[in-house]
Amino acid sequence: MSGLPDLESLRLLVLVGELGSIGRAATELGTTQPAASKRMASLERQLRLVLVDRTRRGSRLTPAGQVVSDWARKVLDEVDGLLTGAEALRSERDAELRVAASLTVAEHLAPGWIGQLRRAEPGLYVGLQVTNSTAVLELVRSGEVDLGFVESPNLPADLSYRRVAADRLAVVVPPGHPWARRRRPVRMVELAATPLVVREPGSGTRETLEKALARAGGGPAQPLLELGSTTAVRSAVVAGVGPAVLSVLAVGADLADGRLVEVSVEDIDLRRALCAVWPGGRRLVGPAAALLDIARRAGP
Amino acid sequence: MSGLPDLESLRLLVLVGELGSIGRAATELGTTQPAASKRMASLERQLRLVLVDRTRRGSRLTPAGQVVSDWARKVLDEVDGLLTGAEALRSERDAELRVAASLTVAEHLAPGWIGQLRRAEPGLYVGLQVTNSTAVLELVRSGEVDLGFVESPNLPADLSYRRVAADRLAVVVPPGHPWARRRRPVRMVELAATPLVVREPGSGTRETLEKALARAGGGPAQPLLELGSTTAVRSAVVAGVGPAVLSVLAVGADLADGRLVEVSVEDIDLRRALCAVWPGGRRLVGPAAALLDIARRAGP
DNA sequence: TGGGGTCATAACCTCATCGCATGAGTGGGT
DNA sequence: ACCCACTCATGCGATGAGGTTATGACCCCA
Repeated sequence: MSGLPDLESLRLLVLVGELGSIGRAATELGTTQPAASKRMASLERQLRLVLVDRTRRGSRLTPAGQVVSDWARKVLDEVDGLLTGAEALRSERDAELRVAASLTVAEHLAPGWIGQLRRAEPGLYVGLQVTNSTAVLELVRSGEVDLGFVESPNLPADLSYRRVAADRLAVVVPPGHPWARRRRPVRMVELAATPLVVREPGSGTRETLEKALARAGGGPAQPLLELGSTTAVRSAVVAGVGPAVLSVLAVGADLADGRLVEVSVEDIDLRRALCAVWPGGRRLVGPAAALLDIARRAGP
Repeated sequence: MSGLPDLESLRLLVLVGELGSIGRAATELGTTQPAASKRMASLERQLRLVLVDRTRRGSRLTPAGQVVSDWARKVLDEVDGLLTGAEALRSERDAELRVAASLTVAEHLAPGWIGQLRRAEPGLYVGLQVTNSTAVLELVRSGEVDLGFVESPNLPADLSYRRVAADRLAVVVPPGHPWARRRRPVRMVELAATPLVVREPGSGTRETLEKALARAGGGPAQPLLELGSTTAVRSAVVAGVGPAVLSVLAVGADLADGRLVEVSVEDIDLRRALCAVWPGGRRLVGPAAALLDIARRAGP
C-alpha cells in the first residue's frame, strides 16, 4: 500500500519539465531514452496520474505533472541537503574548513549553509562535526575546528561570537490534547507543574527550558518521560504521550501541517540565539569568513 | 557521482532509530531482517558513514546516524506530501470532498492541509483540482467543487470568502547579479524599466505584479523572457538569465540556502492574501468546514 | 549451561531495469 | 511530393540489485 517512488524517477520528471523532452532528460541523467521512457511510464502507473503530454516533437508536463514536479523538486532539495550534510560529516577530519555545530544547528541549518558555500566555492571540502554545545566550545578553543555554532546562551569571554539566527522553544501538544483547544495561554506555573516529555539533562533544549523556568520563578520541569533524541520526543508527543517543549526548527513542519499544535505560555521567554563562535581576538578569513557571512544572511 | 539514496533505506534508518533494532524495523516495513541488514550496510557504504551502532542486543544510531536520520525524516515528510497530493489529484472526480486550488496554493500548502485532514478523518477521500484563480472561482460557483483556494485579490460578491494565509512576491536575482550586492532598495521605476523573467499573462503571479506596478504608478513590466511555469522562471533566474518576481512560497528554500537573493524594492506592495472561497451565503459543514479550519490555523 | 535475543553471512532465486535495435508518427526543408 | 530529422514506444536478451531462507556468531540472563 505504501509504494515509495524512486528518486531517480522524480529527478527525471523534473528534468523532463525543464528540458521539454524525455530523450534530452535521459542524456542529461547519463542514461538512454528508452530507459527514461519506461521510467516515466512506471512513475505514472505508480501514481496513477498522467504526468507528461507526449507529442511527436517533445514532451510537456500536464497540469498534474507540473504540480507533481514541484513537489518532487522539494523532495530533491531535501535529498540534496542530506547528501551535502553527509559529505560534510564524512570529511570531519582533514577538511579545508572544519566546522562544529550543536545538534539543533546541524539538523536544520548547517546543510543549507554548507551547500551554499560549496556552490560559491566548488571543490571546497567542509568537515562538519556534531556534538553538544559545550563540546563545540571546547573544539573551537583547542583549535580543532575553525568555526563553531552553538545554541547555548552562556558564552565564555575568551571566544569571539556573533549571533547568526534565532530559535524559539515551543510548547507542543498533539491535536487531541486539552491544551490544543485552549483559548487563553497556559500559565507558567501550570507548565512547570505538568509532566513533560523531555530530553535528557545536559542537552541544550533541556537546559534552555530549565533556565527559562527558573528565570520566570518556577520550579524545575516535571519529567514524564525522558528520551535521548529530539525526534524521539517529537514522536512521543505525536503519539499522545504528553506535552513537550521543543525547538520550532525541529517541529516547524509538524506545526504547519497540524500533526502538532503549539500552546502559548504566559510569562516565559523561550527564545534563544544561535551563535557562531571562533577563537577569541582572531579575525576570520577565507572560507570560515564566507560561511559566517552566509549564516548571517540566511538567518533573519 | 550522484548516487541518489533509496527512500526505503531512509525510512529504514528512521525506523531503526525509533525502534532500536534492525530486525524490528524490518518487520515493521514488512520485510525480513537480513534484507534490512543488507540495506543498512548498503546505505552506510553509499554515504560512507557509520550510521548504526550494532550491539548484540539491539542497534542504536551513532551521532552521525542521528543527524542523517533527521535529514531523512525531512525527505520523507516531503515525499509524504507528494503522495498525499498525488492521491488527491487522482480522485479529482467522485471524491467526498472536492477542492480546487490555484497553483501557488496547490504547490505549497494544499498537500499539508489535506494530509492533516486525512489524519483527522482517515478514509476520507479528497479530490484536488489545480487550475488558475479565475477557473477556481468558476468551479466554486457552478458547484463542481465544495471549496476553493485562490490567490487573486479581486473576489466577486456572490461568493463567501475568508483569508487563510499570506503570500508575498519577492524580487529575486542570482547571487552574482549586481542587485544582489546593493545596499539600498531598488526604486520602483527601476524595477518597471528592467526586463524581467515572467510567467505568461493571465497567471496569478503575473497579474499581481502588473497590478502592483500600476498601483504604484509604474508602467507594465518589461518581459525579458516569458515562461509557462513558476519553476521554469525559477530555473532561469538561477541560471542567471535575469531578475524575476516570484512568490516567497515558491522560492523560500532558494532564499534560505542562497541559490537566490531577494532584493528589496521601494514604494511597492507585493503582498497578497490567499483566500478560501465557497458558494455565497451557505454555511460550510462537514469535511469542507474542517479543511477551512485547518487552513486558517496553519497559515498565521 | 542452555534459551531467547540480536545481527551478519552465504546460497539461491526472482524480477525489475537497462541497453540496443527497431518501428512509427510528425514537422520542416528541399 | 518527397525525405530527413526528431521525437517517443516497444520487443528482446542480459545483467544485477535486492529478496528470502537457512545458518552461524555472539551476548545477556536465568
